[in-house]
Amino acid sequence: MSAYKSFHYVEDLAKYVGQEVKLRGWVYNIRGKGKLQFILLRDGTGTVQCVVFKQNVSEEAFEAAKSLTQESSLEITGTVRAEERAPGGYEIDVVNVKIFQLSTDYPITPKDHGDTFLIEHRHLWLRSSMQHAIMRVRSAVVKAIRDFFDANGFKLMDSPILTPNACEGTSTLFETEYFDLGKAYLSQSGQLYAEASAMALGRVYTFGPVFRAELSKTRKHLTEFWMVEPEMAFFDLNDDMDLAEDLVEYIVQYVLKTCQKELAILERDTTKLEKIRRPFYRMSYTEAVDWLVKNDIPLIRKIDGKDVEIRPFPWGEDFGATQEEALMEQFDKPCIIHRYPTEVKAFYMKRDPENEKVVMAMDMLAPEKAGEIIGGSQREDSHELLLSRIEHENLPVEAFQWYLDLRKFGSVPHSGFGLGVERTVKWITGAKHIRETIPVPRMIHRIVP
RNA sequence: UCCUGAGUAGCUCAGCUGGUUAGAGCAUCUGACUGUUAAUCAGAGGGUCGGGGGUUCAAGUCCCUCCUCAGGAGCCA
Repeated sequence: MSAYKSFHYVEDLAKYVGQEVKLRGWVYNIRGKGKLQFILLRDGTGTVQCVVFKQNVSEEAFEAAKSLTQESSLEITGTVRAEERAPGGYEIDVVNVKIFQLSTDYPITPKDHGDTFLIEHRHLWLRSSMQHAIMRVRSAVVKAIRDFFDANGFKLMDSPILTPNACEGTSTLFETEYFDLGKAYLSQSGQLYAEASAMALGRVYTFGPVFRAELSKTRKHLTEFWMVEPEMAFFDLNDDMDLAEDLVEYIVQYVLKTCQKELAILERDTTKLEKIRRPFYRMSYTEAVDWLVKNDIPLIRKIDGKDVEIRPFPWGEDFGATQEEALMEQFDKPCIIHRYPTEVKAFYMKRDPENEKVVMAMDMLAPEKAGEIIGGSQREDSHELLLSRIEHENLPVEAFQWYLDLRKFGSVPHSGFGLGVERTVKWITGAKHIRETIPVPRMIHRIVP
């Protein structure tokens, strides 16, 4: 038998009641009681309390158990017993303890720690039960995304991470030298390449890390985050919004189905997640502005470092956190806002044929103050209009030549969107900060660990 | 980048209008305990009060400056 099949995992203990198992893991906590030692062992799949009675083990094994410290690595052999007093329902009656390594002065103790201390020890913080639970939900979210697209006729077509130009001229890019070809940039979106892929395979999605050198310092921003971006030939904006709703509903319901234990550890109110069923809410940007005006929500603008409130909210301004939160307070499900003013949106978005002032864009806002999780649009398919938008934004036309080609050789209506994985995980888990939703976060002012 | 706030033991913090030798809980170490759930009890060790400068008889405390960190804004997923 393979060596890795010769030991057992905590998540499988129910199958071994009354039998002897061998567990390998780390000490999550230890409590000594004279001739009795309680070892809380975690192995990545769960935690279980192991009871060491002095009379049941060798002198050597008991001394080993007494010497254990937090996060020491060990192998425990013992019998599985159903035990009401134990958290998790099972307990191990230990017959032997073998130490891999004794840990000394593990910095993250079972008591309170501050944010800065924990993020500095992110490589160890991942072992804590809440972080462990969030990471398992993240894994489930990613699986749900891939299952959804794979089951619905989509092909994975990953986009390059090193790119020669900005996808949207507005955001700031990380820059690097690219041999003797000048500057290259870390991609802030795979979308433009996904459009090329969609013209080849019909329905595609790209899934990977993207990079934004924005100077954003909030609990919703990372400089490196994961985005899934479906792109579909022959989909209009309505198809795009329908697909976005299907995807989000599927992700949330999948997590509810597979992560009950994790959501319980995170003390997440799952009744709120159970409500996430289609149809979601939708309103146009113009309807949203009407609502803001009716409810006296102003535009807040910084003038000379001071916040100035402008009312009524003027049509044409983009929404900020204040407006989005006010709008979302009335909803217990996500809401899609569509048809934004042309001026505030990216050059590649298609103009609404019925109203030149707006583009066929859509953002999905999640409830419970989670904010924007999806941004998407129907893409401009006219070569002429796209070229004029590129020129209007003062973007280098030659860099977009290949992109313009897509509108020369069989241009079709097409749409897509991007879903931020970490924002989605933050919403579903109720994590306080987005840095807790990715194993090792990259943020402005922090590159370590 | 801008605004606001915070740096005191390994960690979380208290320290009043400046005044003896800077405190507590947890963690660590030593000892006791056969049912602990962030165990308890007894004892011990542990400090450049973020750095530099200044005011004062006297500075953790007041002033200046620099550094670091956090929260928020704009922008975005």
